[in-house]
Formats: sequence, C-alpha cells, structure tokens
Amino acid sequence: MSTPPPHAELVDALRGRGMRVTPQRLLIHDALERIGRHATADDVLRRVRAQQPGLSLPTVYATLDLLVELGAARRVNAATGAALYDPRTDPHAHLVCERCGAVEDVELELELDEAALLERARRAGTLADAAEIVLRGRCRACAAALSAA
Amino acid sequence: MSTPPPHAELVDALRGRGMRVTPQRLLIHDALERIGRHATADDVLRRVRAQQPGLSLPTVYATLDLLVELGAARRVNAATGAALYDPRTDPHAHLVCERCGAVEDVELELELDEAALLERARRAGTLADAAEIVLRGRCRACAAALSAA
DNA sequence: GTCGCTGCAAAGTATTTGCATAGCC
DNA sequence: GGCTATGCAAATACTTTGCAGCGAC
Repeated sequence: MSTPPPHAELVDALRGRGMRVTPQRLLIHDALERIGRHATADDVLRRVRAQQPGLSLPTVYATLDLLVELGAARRVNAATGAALYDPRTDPHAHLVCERCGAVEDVELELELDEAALLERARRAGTLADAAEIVLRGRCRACAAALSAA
Repeated sequence: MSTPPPHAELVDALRGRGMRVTPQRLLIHDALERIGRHATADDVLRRVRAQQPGLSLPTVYATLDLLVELGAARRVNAATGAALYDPRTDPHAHLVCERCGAVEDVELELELDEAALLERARRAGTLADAAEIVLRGRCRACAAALSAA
C-alpha cells in the first residue's frame, strides 16, 4: 500500500521540540483529521472517548492548542460560544450563518488571501504571522431558501 | 459653532425603529465614541459610571449589541477573553499581539478590504454582510523591540 | 397609561489552573 | 528514574437570562 506512516509529521514535530509522543496526542490529532472540518473541543472529546474513555477535556484543549502551535490545525473564533479547531491549514475564510448558526468554509482568492493580509500588516510595521477571516450573514442553504421565498 | 446636534443619527435610528431613546443608550454611545477605539463592555461601564452610577453591565452589553445592529459600532472577537466593541465602522483589521496582548488597528487596502471579501463570499453563494479580520503576531512596538535586539 | 428598558441577581457555558499520578523517554 | 503530560476537580471569566420596577412615549 501507499499509505504513509500515520502521524509521521506530528511525531517528528513533537520529537523535534523534545515533546512527548503520547497516545492522547495521536488520538486527538487523528480525531480532528477524521472529522475533517472545524470542530469544538467537545466534538473532539466525544469522538475520542470511544477509544480512550479516560480522556479529559483539559487535555483536549491543551492538545488542540499544541496542534495549532505546531501548525497542524487552526483555531477559529466564530463567537458561536465555543472555539472551533480546524484541521484545514490552507487559506480560507469562515462564514457564520446568522439564521441557522452553521459555520461554513469560504474559499478565498489569491489577491485577497491570508498571505496578502500578512504582507499588508508587515508593511504597516507589524509581524503578523496568522490571519483569521470571519464573515457573518447567510450560508448557502439559507441564502438559497431566502431567494426562493 | 459647527458642532452637529449630538447623537442625532443614533436618535433617528432608534426612533425609526420605534425604539426608545434612553439616557443610558446615549451615554453608552457617547462613551464608546469618546474612548475612540475598541473597548470591552467593562471599559465602557467604567467610563460611564461617573455620570450614571446605577448603570449595569447587562445594560451595557445589550446597548453595545444594539449599536452594532444599528451599524454604529462593530464587535471584534479577538479571543483575548472579552469581546471588543469598536466605534470605527470603516474597513480595517485588528492585530492581536502575542507578546504584549495589545490589540492594534491595521489599515487595509482597497483590493483586500472587507467589501472585496463580502463580494467573494457572495460569488460563493452566500449572503455575507459583515467581515471581521483578526491577525496574530507582534504589534508595531513589539516588532520594533525584537528587531532592535 | 402602556410597554419597553433597566437594574439586580443569578445562571450558564467555555476555558484555564492546581495538584497528584501515570507513563514516555 | 526523571520530568512531562494527563486526569480530576475546582476556579475563573464572560455573557446571557429572568423578573420586578421605572420611565419614555
């Protein structure tokens, strides 16, 4: 099979920083990847509980924040109550639907993607290293429902 | 004097919606304008307490959210703990300094301002009506301190 | 006079912290 | 075996809600 060694990158990143490779970290990383989209700490906990019943929410928070620091995830503050952790690390925005509450990915374009924002911030004298774009309005489904009415 | 009638726009907006013009609403609006930059609900409360000792935090939250709805302020989720309310309603981004915790304005450019993001989101089938851009990194002062070292 | 807004208190939720133990290195 | 990460519990912090009284209209 051509399956790459699982977690290879995460293990390397941890080892490279002298951090420990624990089953919790691997499971949480795996769970977020499998969910495949932005999820709350609680979502991740529920997903992992089946395989690791003892796992605790503080550990999930600590590990997700660690993944963010390692560049393996992003934290999204949609202000929907709980923070979201997103396994996608490529440039894209999030739209919070004010009708149904859903959080949906929106693809950016080159000219207005996050790299351009970081570059702009640097020209303003800062050292920005991450950009988060949150839109509010109606998601595709709710927008379609509205225009049909 | 050329001083415009104070609160004229806010009063009109409230009346237009059949809402009441209360001293609390005028004071909170005034306080946020005077602070002139993003402030927490608590910042606003402290600012107003001198003139209106009885004013309560729930009223401040309700009123600030009302100002946002009326387009007289914007809510910024910097994830620094408390939400920020910003009297500036023109397109600009916010940078959260990961060294000193400060939140600083960053001016955008036409090509990547919020209108462009909304337009992009509409092309993706949504009905986005607001965009919030939060950068993370080092503010100007901390960036300068770093490069001096 | 009516109905919406305010003040107070309290609840609810998300996230972090402290400390003892377990387990990776 | 040392020292970090985990699990548990509790604490903290922000924001919202429920309800009674006041005041704008």
